[in-house]
Amino acid sequence: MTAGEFKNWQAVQEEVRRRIHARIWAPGEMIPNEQDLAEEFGCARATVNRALRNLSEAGLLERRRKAGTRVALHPVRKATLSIPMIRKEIEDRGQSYGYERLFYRRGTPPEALLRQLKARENDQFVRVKSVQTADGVPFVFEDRWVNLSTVPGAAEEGFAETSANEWLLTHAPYTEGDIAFFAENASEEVAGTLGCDLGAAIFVIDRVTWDNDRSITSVRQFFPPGYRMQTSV
Amino acid sequence: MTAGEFKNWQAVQEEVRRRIHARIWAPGEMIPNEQDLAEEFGCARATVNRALRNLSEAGLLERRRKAGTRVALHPVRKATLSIPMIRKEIEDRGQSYGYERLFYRRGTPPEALLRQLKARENDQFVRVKSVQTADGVPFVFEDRWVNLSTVPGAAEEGFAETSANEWLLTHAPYTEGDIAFFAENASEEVAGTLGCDLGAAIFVIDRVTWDNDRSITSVRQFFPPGYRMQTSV
DNA sequence: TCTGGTAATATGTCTGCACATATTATCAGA
DNA sequence: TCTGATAATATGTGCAGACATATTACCAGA
Repeated sequence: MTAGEFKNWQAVQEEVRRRIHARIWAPGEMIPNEQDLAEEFGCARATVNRALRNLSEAGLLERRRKAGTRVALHPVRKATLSIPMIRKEIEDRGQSYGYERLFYRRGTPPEALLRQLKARENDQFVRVKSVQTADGVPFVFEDRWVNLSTVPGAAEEGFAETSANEWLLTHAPYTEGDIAFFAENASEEVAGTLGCDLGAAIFVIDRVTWDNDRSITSVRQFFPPGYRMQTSV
Repeated sequence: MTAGEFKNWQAVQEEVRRRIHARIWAPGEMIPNEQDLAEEFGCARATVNRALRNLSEAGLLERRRKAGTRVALHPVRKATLSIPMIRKEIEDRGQSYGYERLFYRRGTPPEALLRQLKARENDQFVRVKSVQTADGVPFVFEDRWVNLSTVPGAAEEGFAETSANEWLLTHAPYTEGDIAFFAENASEEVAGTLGCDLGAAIFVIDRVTWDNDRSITSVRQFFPPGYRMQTSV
């Protein structure tokens, strides 16, 4: 079982994974160094490095220079969830997509939001509320503030026909973003727009994006009862 | 601006990122091949490869053999959210951690869950309900099924003193997992355990893990109103 | 015009080597 | 015994070259 030849990094990775899983290398334990592993596997050290680096990124190993590589004690599994473009998500399901702008007005966000956005003195904002539908059924209601000072083109766009998310994605690339998920009882506005009962449990996503230190947009999205956000690790 | 020397892959990555951001390479557009970029940047092709591969993993680029590399049209940003060990999360905040087992009994999960778990004929299960607290305040209520056939040690463990999540993490490594987030109105049991109003919007996480094709556990975690799960991209 | 084989090409990855860098262990000197 | 300089060491990364592999473009033959 030691004689096996592991010529590519995927094979090495699988073998290491197998050993961790089979408790040959237990959690918290050091594993041999790259040089030794390379010799055992009959490949170059760079190949072992590639495999171990990948496993380290996946959270299965912990590596430190000089200290060596050890099996993660608490494998912090990272679930990657993609923030989809709603239209694409709906159309991929073979449903018809609809968009309606419900509200559009310039104004100033509340104090707390301004602070969260790290907004500047003369930043101009516009508030857009909209609903996107799948086969005519409300899929998401969103309440958004767009920073016109960062994205001047947004003023002419108006988001009457196209969702702000879609327009911004291709016109205002962001460098950083914060996301939060939580649950909230449906307000009258939310219940009315989504067509659900007042007080129903609503899945909410808050998202703020920046272009370096300039805020682009802040959006709160409300999903109808029953909506599940899924992913796998 | 072309003369700059980019000697390491991070520098190359930043430069590519800058060009994408500055629309020098627009979304959907092809970028030069690795060889040309290597020459322009004055480094080896492997270095450019490392940078582009990383950006591709981050979702900013799309690469295909022979076809080349293009700027992603819909940058599917991937937020990585770590599934924390509750105790660690609470203790990191400097709060005192508490655990209480509320229910423990062998039994058979409902039909739907059995199917989701891909359970086998003679699989034995135990159901564990528990609450974990921070400074005495309920932090999460969980309702869990553990497959004793996959994790025999769980029968002796009993989870009377230690949370199942913590014990399983170090005793039953999993290879795959499904996760779902959603909102639900608090049932009587949930409201009673978490000390919130009946019908309050509760943030819920469903998680199922497998060791290859053998299911390990299925858990539903209920968080008190106001709980926010945060991440950034 | 259609079809299948072939050449061209860009990315994917391995090798062997070298040096960089972070971190630990060690040891001399106060 | 404590402290700071130094050596040792494991990972991090760069380079040049080579071959592998997927995919596209192209062209000959039916």
